[in-house]
Amino acid sequence: MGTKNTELSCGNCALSRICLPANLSARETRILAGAVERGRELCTGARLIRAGTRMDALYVVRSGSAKSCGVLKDGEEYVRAFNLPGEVAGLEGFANGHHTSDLVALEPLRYCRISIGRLERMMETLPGLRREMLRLLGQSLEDTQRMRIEVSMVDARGRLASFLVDLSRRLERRNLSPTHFRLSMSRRDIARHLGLTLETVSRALGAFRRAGWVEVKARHIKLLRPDMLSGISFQNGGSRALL
Amino acid sequence: MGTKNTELSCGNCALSRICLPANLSARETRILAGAVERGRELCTGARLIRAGTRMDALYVVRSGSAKSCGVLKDGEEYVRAFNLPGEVAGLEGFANGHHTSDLVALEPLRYCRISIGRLERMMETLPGLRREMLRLLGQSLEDTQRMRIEVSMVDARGRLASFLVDLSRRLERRNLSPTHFRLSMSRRDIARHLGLTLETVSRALGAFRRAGWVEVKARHIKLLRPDMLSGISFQNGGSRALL
DNA sequence: GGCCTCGATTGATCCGGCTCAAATTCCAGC
DNA sequence: GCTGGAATTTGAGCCGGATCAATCGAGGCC
Repeated sequence: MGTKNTELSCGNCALSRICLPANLSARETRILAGAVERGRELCTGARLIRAGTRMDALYVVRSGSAKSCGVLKDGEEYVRAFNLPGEVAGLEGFANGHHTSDLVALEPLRYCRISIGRLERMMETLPGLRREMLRLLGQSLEDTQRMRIEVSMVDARGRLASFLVDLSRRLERRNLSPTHFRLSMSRRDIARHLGLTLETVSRALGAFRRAGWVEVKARHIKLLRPDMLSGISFQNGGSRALL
Repeated sequence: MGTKNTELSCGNCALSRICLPANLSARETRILAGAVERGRELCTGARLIRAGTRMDALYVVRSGSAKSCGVLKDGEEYVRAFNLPGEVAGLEGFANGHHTSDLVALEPLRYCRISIGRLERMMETLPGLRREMLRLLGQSLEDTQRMRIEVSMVDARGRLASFLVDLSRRLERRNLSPTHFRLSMSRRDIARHLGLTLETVSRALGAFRRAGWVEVKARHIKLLRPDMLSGISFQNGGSRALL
């Protein structure tokens, strides 16, 4: 075997356990992989998706991270989600075939692209892919609904704790340290995502630091007491958590 | 033609322009109709879906209305959505095959039921149905994401205005009066849905009344200045609206 | 290394919506 | 129509997070 086939394909991609092919058979993964185009590396701040444009493809983060965001009429920015490697972005475009948010690289970003046309054609013959697309959309819907409840019922610290715990878990699934990581997004982005101001995020983080639950050095975070954070978070232990 | 075929089927249902078959061909609608079971009438407070149970069907409201809701660990209730005739409930169950919220009748309710197994089998051969399911999930996701932004960026009045304007539009699509209607949900339900307290909802409604924008008599609402409500709402005119 | 700019922290004050409490209205059942 | 209980409205006071403002720190560039 020469050097020819060391190219990344879904089958031998390190993310395959996390990414779209996670629940597909080897055969379906192979077929899907044939429709996946790998994009060149984008630099920080680049826009991979632009709100208002036709949704002609699904994008998956391959390395780096991104935020799905936009701007209100009055100029205020909002952040719908952060995307880590293996996460699919832009699903809400299925609503009417147009994107409603930008997708912006938070650090140098590599990505995969799957044309919607080819995806729909593959769904005709691949039942596993059909099921996976429904699962993916259902999961996004569930996550967003849960988040909506959280924003309206949980206080600033609880929301920041949830955010850190959720991020920690997602990093862990990617074989990165769940307790020692670097935030690729600014305090401002975190605030916009959680429905807070950056000052409040900073203060909450300060409170966690003073409590000895985290170590904070700029964007470098060390979780010293993830159990305590879980305890006040929504997704997990806290008294306001979903049953 | 005897009385035999006056039975409701999707093809001759008054809701067909709004409901799942809205974008299906006549042929696909006919096939889908064959898989639709019509449930008997449920009375107010009945639970059509129970959180934690297996998702074995999709439910569509045929008449009446429902709320999708649940209870947090500490006993607080939350309300994810209200469902009007023609609206599909329980889509988030696609995430892992289990429901995560209850669906409770707000008034006497009739509904249709479509088994997930049959739906998946039909999706194999009906491309329009495949596309429609993706559209439906995408739309739910978009709506929920928008709502999440709204809860975190818009004040109480703005949120209540959005709620009224949205309800008004949904009623209008059903050929009901967009300006004169009865709320099937309590102030408490509205509050839980908008992330407010019932007192705040009541006060905001009072403010609209004093401003001459609405007439309120218990649950009967008359919108006198829907334009003004739109003006401060999120979905539409307000300065904080999405572009 | 040193400067410069942007991001983050910290402080002081203010306000919208929550909480607790009471009065009022609505509606179901006689 | 009357009545009891629940839903709604209204009021008073408080508090968490927003706002405004100043300082501090970090990373990029020369």
